[in-house]
Amino acid sequence: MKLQQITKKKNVPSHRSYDDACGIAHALDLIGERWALLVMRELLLGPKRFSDLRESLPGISANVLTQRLEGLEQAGLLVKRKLPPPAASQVYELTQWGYESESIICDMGRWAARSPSHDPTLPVSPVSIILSMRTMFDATRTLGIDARVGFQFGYENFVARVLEEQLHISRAPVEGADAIFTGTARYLAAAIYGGVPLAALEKKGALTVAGDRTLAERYLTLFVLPPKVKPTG
Amino acid sequence: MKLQQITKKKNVPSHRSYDDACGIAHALDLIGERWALLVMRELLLGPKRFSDLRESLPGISANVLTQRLEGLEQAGLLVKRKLPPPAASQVYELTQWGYESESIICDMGRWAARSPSHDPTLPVSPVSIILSMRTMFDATRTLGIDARVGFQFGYENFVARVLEEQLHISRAPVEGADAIFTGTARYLAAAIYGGVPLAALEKKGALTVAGDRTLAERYLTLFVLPPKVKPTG
DNA sequence: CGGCATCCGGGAAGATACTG
DNA sequence: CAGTATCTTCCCGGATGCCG
Repeated sequence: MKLQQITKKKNVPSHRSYDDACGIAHALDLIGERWALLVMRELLLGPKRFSDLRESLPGISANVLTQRLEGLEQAGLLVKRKLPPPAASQVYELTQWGYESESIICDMGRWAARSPSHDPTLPVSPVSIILSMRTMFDATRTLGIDARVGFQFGYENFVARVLEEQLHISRAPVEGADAIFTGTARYLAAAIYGGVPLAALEKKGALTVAGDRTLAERYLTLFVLPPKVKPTG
Repeated sequence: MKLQQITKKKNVPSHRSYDDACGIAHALDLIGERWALLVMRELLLGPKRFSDLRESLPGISANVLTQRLEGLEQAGLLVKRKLPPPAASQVYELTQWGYESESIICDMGRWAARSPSHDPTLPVSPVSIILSMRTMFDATRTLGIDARVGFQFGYENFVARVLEEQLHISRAPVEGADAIFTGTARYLAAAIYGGVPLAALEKKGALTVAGDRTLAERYLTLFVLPPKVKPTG
């Protein structure tokens, strides 16, 4: 049997809609499909390439990632951009409106972290742990700190600025930071939220600290998870 | 209680997980499946029965609703409760933690309402329009109002209390309210957000107003949608 | 190598019918 | 009213391959 000659060249995802005027339902039409919100998460701290996204989202397959990027672009949440030569590679970048979803997405994370079934020992992406710092930061613990702390997760580098009871953290080269963590996001999470002593992680070679070690230890205490809910609600 | 023997008879949801320690990913493990968040939405203003939920969520099928209710109960977000006799019917009610998702869910709705592809003329459930009032309420427009406004959507009744630049709205009998709207949520939405004149809706028999008509007209102006994003982000 | 399209198996969602 | 059983459809996930 001959294929339908309709071949739109682009597959029409049919976008199963809720057909509901409620803004919440529309939000799900935009970002409710599997993986969509995690793609957004990975872009919240700046543009990424296709393969960077794949690496940060273990379990997503290439075709699904393609579909999500198409959907999010069509929704107006991100744009496909070509970097100027050299390195004329393609990146995906959130629009202004896309970036404005950050507070909602992070609030969701904070809310879900109270779940009894939440397992903080699973792997995390670099972006996840950095966003968690913005989310779980406790300003009351910063008394007197004025410092820059760097993070090196492979090619993904970030710098946190702690000053006047505020935290600003974003992508930046770590050179010149007062303390620098190097390793994987997962082990840094173990140090911050898992209560694993820094010395133990260093001994394992999982995480290394350069610069002001006392500052590094202190920095780890600035973040606290919200209290768990009782299993019986 | 040999739980293990149930393995073949009961459906195993398998709960396709993201296996990611990030709170955002865990949130999606909890409420990321299709329809789950809309079930939560429908329960945000109080318990509902199975068939009430079906009626409020046109398009959901009975088996999917059953699965979502099971999943949300297992997650600790709602409990299945039997009303005391008489009317010993079964209802689903959010837990404390479940109710605490309201602000996040509503923020999502406000964020998504800015979408260029949002169509406010689609049908809405009574709960949706009431939640939208909480979300889109503009306190600066209430000068001098001290009133109770009732809403009758079939068997779902609500009362809004406007006082001192605040809005409190919840399920309650409409008796004694200064103005009472009766009709469908969809037409009330057309009056509030669609700019359709109240008189036109009354003429069609889509919406009726009892009591203080001037107050009713004024009330409709208290809610404003956020500005749309430009299609090119 | 990055960015897709295509084919396929398994499983979730959708629709309908049926039961206590 | 409150679901269960069954069948179909379609999405997701994995593999392969094309093409610049």
